Amino acid sequence: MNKSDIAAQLGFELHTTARLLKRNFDRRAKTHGLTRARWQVLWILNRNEGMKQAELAERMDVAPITLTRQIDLLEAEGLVERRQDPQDRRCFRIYLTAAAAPVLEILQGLAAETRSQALSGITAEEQQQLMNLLGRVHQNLSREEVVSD
Amino acid sequence: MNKSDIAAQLGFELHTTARLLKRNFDRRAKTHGLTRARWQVLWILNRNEGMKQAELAERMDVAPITLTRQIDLLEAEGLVERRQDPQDRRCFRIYLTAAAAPVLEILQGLAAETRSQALSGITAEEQQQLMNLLGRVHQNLSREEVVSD
DNA sequence: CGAAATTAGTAAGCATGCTTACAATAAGCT
DNA sequence: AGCTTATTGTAAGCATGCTTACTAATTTCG
Repeated sequence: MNKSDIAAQLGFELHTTARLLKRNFDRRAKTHGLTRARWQVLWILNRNEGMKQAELAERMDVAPITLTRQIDLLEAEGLVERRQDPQDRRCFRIYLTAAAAPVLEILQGLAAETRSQALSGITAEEQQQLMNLLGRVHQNLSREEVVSD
Repeated sequence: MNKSDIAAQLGFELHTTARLLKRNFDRRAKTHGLTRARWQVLWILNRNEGMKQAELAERMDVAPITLTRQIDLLEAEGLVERRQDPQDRRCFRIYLTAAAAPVLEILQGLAAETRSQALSGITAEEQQQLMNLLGRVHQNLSREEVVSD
């Protein structure tokens, strides 16, 4: 396998692994009516309450509309609430409700299970390495424009 | 940030990075009417013509129905064809058509662009490391059953 | 001040993954 | 042979991401 084949494989490997991780977690969380994507929203809000939707979307590197729907669903489930920003009537600030706390507890437990399966045999140092490498790829791809070269 | 937070971050980072890679490639490929997922099918077939759908799905670690739809689309675009297996009337074997070759050319070019952006500043050795770590996580998650501990 | 540009959130429609359920065929067992 | 089980492909319906286009509110600037 030549050098550019390895790199191409890398792309597919990244995808497959991400998908399997999501699937694993979602299977566990299904009975609780939650999914990985919604969990991420709760997780971020948990340490940054009162973020604007736009900020949250930026933080997650998702399109605003993608987040809109997650918030809709989480709000319908009574886990978060939108509050009008008094300074800027265009935007909402998102807060966790009291009902979110126990759910966060449960999700953290499920996440720990998935994690322990996924990272079995991978040392803390290697995890750091992986995090570092993914972070650099993420950075490289975060530039909005498509760079043709 | 404690140890389990790092691991949780790792999960999100994996997802975000995979998503950004897909988005980057898809933006480039859009004008050609193809996407990363379909490209993967062509890529695998290119070196394993005549696979059964079930084998292909297994290889990609996707649900059979997911692949069915990709094959439907690729067949509609005239890039692959289903041929009845003479030994087993239940299954098809998938072959690339002549039209697929130039498309593969183009896609490989686009993939090279995405790759060079994504892997900028990452050495060949680090790429190997990343591949290795992802492969191990992938392995850990490939077991079908949800392991609760 | 008032027109133009920007920003926040949403809607519609497509792509790709999943789960669950089903029909047709093959294989295995008594 | 005949019944049971497994395998192959498909269908329906949901979840999450994207792009493009829109409305409402704010900011910028002549």
